[in-house]
Amino acid sequence: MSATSRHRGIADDLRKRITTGCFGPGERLPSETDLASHYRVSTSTLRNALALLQREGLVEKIHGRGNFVRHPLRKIMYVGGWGTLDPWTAAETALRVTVRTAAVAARGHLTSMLSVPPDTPLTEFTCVSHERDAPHSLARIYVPSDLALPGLRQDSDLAGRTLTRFAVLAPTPSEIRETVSARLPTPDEASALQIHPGTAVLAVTRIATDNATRVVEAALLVFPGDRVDAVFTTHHVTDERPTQR
Amino acid sequence: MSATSRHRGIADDLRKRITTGCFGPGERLPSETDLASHYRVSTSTLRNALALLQREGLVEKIHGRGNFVRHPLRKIMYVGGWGTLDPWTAAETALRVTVRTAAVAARGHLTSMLSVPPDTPLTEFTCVSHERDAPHSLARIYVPSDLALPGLRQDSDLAGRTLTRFAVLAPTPSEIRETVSARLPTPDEASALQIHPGTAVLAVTRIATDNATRVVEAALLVFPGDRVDAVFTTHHVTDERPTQR
DNA sequence: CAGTGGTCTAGACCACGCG
DNA sequence: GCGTGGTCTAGACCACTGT
Repeated sequence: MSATSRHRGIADDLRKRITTGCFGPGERLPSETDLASHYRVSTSTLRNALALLQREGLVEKIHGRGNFVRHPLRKIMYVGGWGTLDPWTAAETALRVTVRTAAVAARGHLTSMLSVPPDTPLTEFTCVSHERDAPHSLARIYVPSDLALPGLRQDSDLAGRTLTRFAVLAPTPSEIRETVSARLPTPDEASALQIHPGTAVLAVTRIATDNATRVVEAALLVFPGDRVDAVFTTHHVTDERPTQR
Repeated sequence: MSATSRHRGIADDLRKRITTGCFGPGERLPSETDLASHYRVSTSTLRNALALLQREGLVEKIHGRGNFVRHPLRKIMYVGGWGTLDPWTAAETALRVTVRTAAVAARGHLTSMLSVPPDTPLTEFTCVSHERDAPHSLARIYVPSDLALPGLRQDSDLAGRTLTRFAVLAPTPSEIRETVSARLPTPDEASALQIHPGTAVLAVTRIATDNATRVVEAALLVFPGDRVDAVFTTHHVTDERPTQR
């Protein structure tokens, strides 16, 4: 009766039971030993089945507590380019962004990203934004220190539209270049975003340059893939030709 | 001597041995039983270790043949917006894009994506692009049939810049809206892209509209996350304000 | 066919969360 | 302390790939 392997069949059954409301969102599933004996399989086989549902985002395992049906997730939008504030984001509430500021010296990747000589003084902003306890973004932003706004000082809390727009610079950039990639989180990112390794993250590297092609900001953004999409809107203005590096 | 758990320590050791060139790219690792006895662990523990390296993209398992060190991957760029042809892409060679054309009727998601009434005749383009046997994109593109170019007929092969640009329409759109998300592949996608489930994919939904806000193309693109990045370049033209839906 | 990875078992012991 | 998931073992058998 199983599809191809035992654990897949069990996963299919559990998935049906979850999606048909037999187990509601937030509810705890029976313990793995109970489920294993119910399906007449060993615990490892049952754990393989649960691993599938976990990767699908249907189930969340919490060590010492149990397996829980995940709440249906509302997707949040990261708006690319100049991030024109959309009503959706504006209406968003219950957001908290914690920012930590530090002075660092350009090293390694940072020098090439910012096109600055090594040891150039930079200001680093480390941001984690939460929405109701669940983190939904992790950002490290680097700005040449002479361009950093003095407004944002030490650790502080922000709210509102800053969640997806982290432009913290004085001169408006003329070009924004965003590189988006999908990958699995590093252990650090997984714990910071409170996601399990094995769930994909959306990584955005944003580099903003001013009119004189000076890099005024480099941002490394990481979002949990199951909660955040990135949106880019491009208009065809007459025959404007964006230059490629 | 292990970091936190046995299999992590083994993964660390193998990772070091791979990155230091002890095992070269494309080379086969010792069999799992051999490695298990070498590290004095059970096979399942060793398989857990290999699973870590697999998720990192360092190792590829092939059933019946062995575990192989993956070749370092050159990243390919998906260029957002109007995809200004960059020298990098132009110089790219050895590409093959297979296209399959079909006539379908708008249903479900398609009707809302294309903003057309149900059962509107659509032309579906299914594209798989390869680079030296390795697929690197999977695309399903939907165009209202009255807009589809008659140039592309039945199954055909293309090459060149079509790889990341699938614009197959007559009227030039005035707005392109691209939604990017990171997730794990569906079983279908995993087999089509020849990637293992558990490796992230970059999914791009691209909707192009003409001046009259008519949707002229909806594209569902899927890329293996370890091979493809998406790039979006935005310019600040005076005070152009892209509208958000 | 021999050798490989894939699945599964029936346990054992450890680490975590909570009362 | 108790129940939970996390890790691990020492096997067995199945499925795939090559010769």
